[in-house]
Amino acid sequence: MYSLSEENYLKAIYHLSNHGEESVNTNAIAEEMKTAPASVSDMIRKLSKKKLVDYQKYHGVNISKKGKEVALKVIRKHRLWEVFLVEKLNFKWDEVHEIAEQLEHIESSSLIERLDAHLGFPKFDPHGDPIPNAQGEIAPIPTTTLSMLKSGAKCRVVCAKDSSSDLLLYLDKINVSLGARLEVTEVHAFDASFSVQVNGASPLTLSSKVTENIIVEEL
Amino acid sequence: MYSLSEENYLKAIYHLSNHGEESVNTNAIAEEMKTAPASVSDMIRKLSKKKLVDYQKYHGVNISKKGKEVALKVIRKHRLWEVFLVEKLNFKWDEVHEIAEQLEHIESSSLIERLDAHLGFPKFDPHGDPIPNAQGEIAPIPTTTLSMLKSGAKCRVVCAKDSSSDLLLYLDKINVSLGARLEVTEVHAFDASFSVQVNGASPLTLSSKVTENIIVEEL
DNA sequence: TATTTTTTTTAGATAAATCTAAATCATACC
DNA sequence: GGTATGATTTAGATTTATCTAAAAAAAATA
Repeated sequence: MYSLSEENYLKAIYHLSNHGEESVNTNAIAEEMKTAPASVSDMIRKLSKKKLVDYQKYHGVNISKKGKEVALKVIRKHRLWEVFLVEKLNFKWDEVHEIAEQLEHIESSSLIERLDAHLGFPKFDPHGDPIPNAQGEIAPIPTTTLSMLKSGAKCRVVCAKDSSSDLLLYLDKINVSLGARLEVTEVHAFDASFSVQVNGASPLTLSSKVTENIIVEEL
Repeated sequence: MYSLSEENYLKAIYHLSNHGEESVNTNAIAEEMKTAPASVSDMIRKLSKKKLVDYQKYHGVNISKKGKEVALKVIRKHRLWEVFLVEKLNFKWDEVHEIAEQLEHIESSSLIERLDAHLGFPKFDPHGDPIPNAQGEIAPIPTTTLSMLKSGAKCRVVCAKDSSSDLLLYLDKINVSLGARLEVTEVHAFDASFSVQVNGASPLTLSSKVTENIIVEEL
């Protein structure tokens, strides 16, 4: 239906526009896509002709309803494949992105719906990002950070704020995986650091920089 | 490494050349690829420059060792993905070809080796065709047909001769699946038809046309 | 063997996606 | 409000994979 390039541009525009809320400029797209701005102009004219974006020369692009649907379908496929790679093929979360970039362009709706079922209809990918459903509806990303919780609170780790790989790497190192259940055992007033316990293991201390960047779901 | 088009041409040439044994002419490739003969000439010149085929103008192409390796890698991926689609996602064997045509071009050796392991290192795809190993070695296709067996013999159904979909459809209809264990209960001399029993179920009668086109492995 | 037919290749175009360099537009600053 | 700066677009090429039509070579036939 749409070319690989068109899908990638729409995905980039969707992300850069903050889920379609804001308009995006040419240079930002060029940087994201690692292409020349001239190439972006060409492609945008093409996407505009196909009603996938709203566009007026020299005034940035807005992704259209139709364009958003295409982008969300691609994102759905990307994230479901990432779950597959991690859950079924035992890849680590930091090894799957490039492969998913290829798999996200495979066209077959029955494939993706069966894959979804095979994986048990997951709601989040291995990086904690929400997976759009078949209708392209995406769960609102929770906004509670660990730092907002009080001593004694229990929660589940959802994802890193701003999908920061650095934080995920650090969490890996200290054996806190996405989905892990935490209990806040103590909040230290003088530096806002937290003592937490993971599934009853020995307690960990987390700095405020860490707790402010972990998105959690309170339980 | 190689473009989608290059991989598809190599696959076509490999198949048409009877696994690289014979040389192939332009028109045959054009028909297989559903392109104009002129396009084939262009591509062959390109493949020749890359040493993937041996080629002399007006005298057909022979796939090279290097070309055969590329083709077998693609075929390995195609067949492993077919196994995945049937075994894990519950597709039927006649629904998977088009999807596998896309998946076979995903580039990641770790992906395909992990997929292989996940599937339990299958030796045959859902159509009964052998799966090349990671080194590109392919098991010789058995040549024993059901018609060669004697009354009382036991065997396992491997595939259809000439990968004829019609026969597979017929086998589906009468509930004989690939891998099924058969026992020849009687051979009728006057028309060479066979009475066979599948896993102890009620006996079936198969015409000589059928028995001559089912490849089996005698047990 | 000469001619006809078929196969294959070349020549010249086209479409998609990209590039560089040049031109144009918007805006930010004085 | 004019000009400099930066962003954006256009113009003109390039690469890949395709096409049609015409030319050339090989094969088949008379």
